[in-house]
Amino acid sequence: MSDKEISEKNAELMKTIVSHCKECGFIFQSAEIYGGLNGCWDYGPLGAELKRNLKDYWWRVNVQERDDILGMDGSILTHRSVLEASGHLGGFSDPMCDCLLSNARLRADQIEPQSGTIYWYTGATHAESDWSTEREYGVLIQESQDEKKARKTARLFFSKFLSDKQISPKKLELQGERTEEVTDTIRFNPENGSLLTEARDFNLMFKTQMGASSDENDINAEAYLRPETAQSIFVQFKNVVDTNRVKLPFGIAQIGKSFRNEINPRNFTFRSREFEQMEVEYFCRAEDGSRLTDEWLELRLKFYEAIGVPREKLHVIDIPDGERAHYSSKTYDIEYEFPFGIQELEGVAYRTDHDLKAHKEHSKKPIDYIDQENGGQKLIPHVVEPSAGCDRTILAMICEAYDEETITDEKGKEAVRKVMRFDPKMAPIKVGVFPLLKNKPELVEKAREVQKLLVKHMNVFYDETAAIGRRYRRQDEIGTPFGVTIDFDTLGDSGDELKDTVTLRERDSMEQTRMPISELLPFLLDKIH
RNA sequence: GCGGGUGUAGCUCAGUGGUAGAGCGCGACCUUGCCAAGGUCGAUGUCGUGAGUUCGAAUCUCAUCACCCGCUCCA
Repeated sequence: MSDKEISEKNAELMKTIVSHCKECGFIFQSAEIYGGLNGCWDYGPLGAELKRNLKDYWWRVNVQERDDILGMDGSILTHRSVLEASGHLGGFSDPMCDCLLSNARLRADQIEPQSGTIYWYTGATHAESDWSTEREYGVLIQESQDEKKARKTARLFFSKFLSDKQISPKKLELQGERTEEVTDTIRFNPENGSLLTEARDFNLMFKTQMGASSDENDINAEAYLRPETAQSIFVQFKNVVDTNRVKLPFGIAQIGKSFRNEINPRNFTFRSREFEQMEVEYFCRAEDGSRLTDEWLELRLKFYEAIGVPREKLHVIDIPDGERAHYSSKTYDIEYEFPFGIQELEGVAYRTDHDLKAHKEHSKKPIDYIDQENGGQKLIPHVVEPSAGCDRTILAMICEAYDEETITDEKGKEAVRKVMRFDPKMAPIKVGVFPLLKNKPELVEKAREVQKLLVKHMNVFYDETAAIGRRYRRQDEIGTPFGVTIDFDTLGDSGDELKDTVTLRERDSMEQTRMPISELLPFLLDKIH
């Protein structure tokens, strides 16, 4: 297959997965009945279970099963000063401008100052079709360049507004030409001399006003939706240390939402302006930072394996000097092979002491760690940050789980079986319980008993409609790993040997085994943990 | 942000100016003794939204929203 065919096939696969997610109730578009909200998605009943399972497992592995990591849950609304200290306010909201001709977006502060002659125009006309447009436009011509270039560029610009695209830009009459000498201007694109739009600040963060009667211009009423969860942890670092008798190295973990306004939503839930992060800030001594970063990378790779994202679909990128965030001296990206490309799931970044230092300086509060092991010396710990995208991981799990299998029955008829091969730990529903027939009250009653036995320990789905085969397939489509069928043997119709046993059907192999009801719970609990 | 494409039932789609359709799915009943069985009946649509042209618009025009693809951006 050519690259193009593979990419088309993957695009088809992605469409199918998106449809399947909607059809089964994993993921819906936000505000769909009002036409949808750009890049926002809601988790439906099954998606909510899946996400909960992922977050619970992450929390269990990274917080509850470790005695060196504590959890917290910070507020989403964030104090202005926190973001000043972290550098999110100010430093990163670079003014940008767009080239009026090519639409290229440039950082205003990175434009090389130029000198030369500006050719200004007030509009253009096309006599034959009685078309005209009026707008101010200019082209910068440097000394070595021909003034013809100014007219050519201007015609090209005005031709963008032609309704009849057949008309050649050369046929346009330029209006109101005048010239102006300038030195060191940054209002023109160095690439093509075209006028740029005014420099505009780009809103990297969602901003809101605190207080019902807030004044829009009152800086103290400003609050921001956090652009990353990490800052909540750094800001509360001292409180956690003071109240928990912790010793280096130790971590603080958090799962929560973050918001980034500048994100251009793409690829289903992969890139959204609102997203959930699962991250640990693991504090340590400076000399251990680099080693711990490597150790965390390995731990995280094991985690993905445990939730059903295989190692061979993951790629680790060691981000080179110059491409890392300014605060980091070592960063690994963990990427997954999505149908739409290899894309990042998680970053494991060694953030040094950058963040705590910044908050210490900005808040002027002593947030140092007191090192009792070294005679009460004060120090600012370094930090290693494994930061995973929760929604991205969900999407990876869904893409990985989705499978279509061609099955040939006894009559030689082919059918496609859709299966979500979730790891049983992650599956939204763990087991389906079915009476073989619904019009036999004894079967229904026994099946309800089995349901009751299991329901306090796991998510059980009871279904008595349609033929048994169809019920199995319905569960396959949503990734339920096990099915339990209550039949006449369960009731003792074939003698005591089979009494109180059920058929246990496994999703991936479709194999069926006979199991006593009394063994069902321990068997399933073992599989789903 | 730019360019291209798409939008009709829960899903996949047909319908290109004249009564809103199919397959699958869904519900009820009958039948059914372990892998999408059969029968009968049934429900489901602001044709993405708004405006315009027209005697008449799902269909043509414009705007807008959303999604997909390619660029751009992603501290």
